[in-house]
Amino acid sequence: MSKSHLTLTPVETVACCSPLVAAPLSEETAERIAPLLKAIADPVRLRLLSLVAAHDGGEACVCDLNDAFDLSQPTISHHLKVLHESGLLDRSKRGVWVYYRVRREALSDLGALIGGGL
Amino acid sequence: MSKSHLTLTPVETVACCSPLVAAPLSEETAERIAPLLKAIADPVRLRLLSLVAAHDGGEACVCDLNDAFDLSQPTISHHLKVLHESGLLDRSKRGVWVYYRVRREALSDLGALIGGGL
DNA sequence: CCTAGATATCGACAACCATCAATATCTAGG
DNA sequence: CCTAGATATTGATGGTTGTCGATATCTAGG
Repeated sequence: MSKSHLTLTPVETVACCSPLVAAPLSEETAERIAPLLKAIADPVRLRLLSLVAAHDGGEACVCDLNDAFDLSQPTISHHLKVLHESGLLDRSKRGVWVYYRVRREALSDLGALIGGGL
Repeated sequence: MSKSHLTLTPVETVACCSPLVAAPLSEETAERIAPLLKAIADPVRLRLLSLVAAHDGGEACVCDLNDAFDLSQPTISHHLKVLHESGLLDRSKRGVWVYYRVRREALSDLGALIGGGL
């Protein structure tokens, strides 16, 4: 399933973990989860995530997203790249336009890891 | 209840928000939530949180926590301060020792914000 | 009081990061 | 092909952050 059998991606790690408060996290696990949290620990990327998720059909074109911010196009492109490479956004190109879509399972797994076992 | 009636702390913001994917986040809301996520977006702080939560009685002494890491005492103290000031850890001093306790409600609200509305 | 031990603060430094302007790379239409 | 528009990449810059050593502050016991 996964590319490697020896190392888990951040998203894979999150999917298989018990909640943060249930048992002490190993150093390796913590180091694999942190990048995922870093990815969403930015106001612009938070808004990008919620904009994409709330958009019609669950996906949004970069051109729409650019207009929603008072930031340069390269900056938005950079943030989208971070979210995509962390596994939180899927990317699909159609013609000249690029559409992003939230990987809801990854997000909900991450939420469960943080808030689970309340 | 809260110190100010005009501004919400990050923790208060999280407690009253609909999930990330449900509706577009306002700029102000995003900027209040991001610091909370930054606070947990670090491997050491993630392990601190889970160590404290999993400890007997739900609280842990700094002296125990120091021993769990290969880091200097000031560094651990710094991370604990970040977690405490962000509202994720409660702090209580008893004699010479300082005990930290996870604010579970804050954590579960944060988890719901991220993963809610799956 | 004085000392020893626990925790916090300070100052410095290197690594990282958000942002921009400039530029490159695509793709569809003409 | 050539052009126009959409998105990505690059390089530079200022600001933030994780870490440490040194030091300060507290507190209990002697």
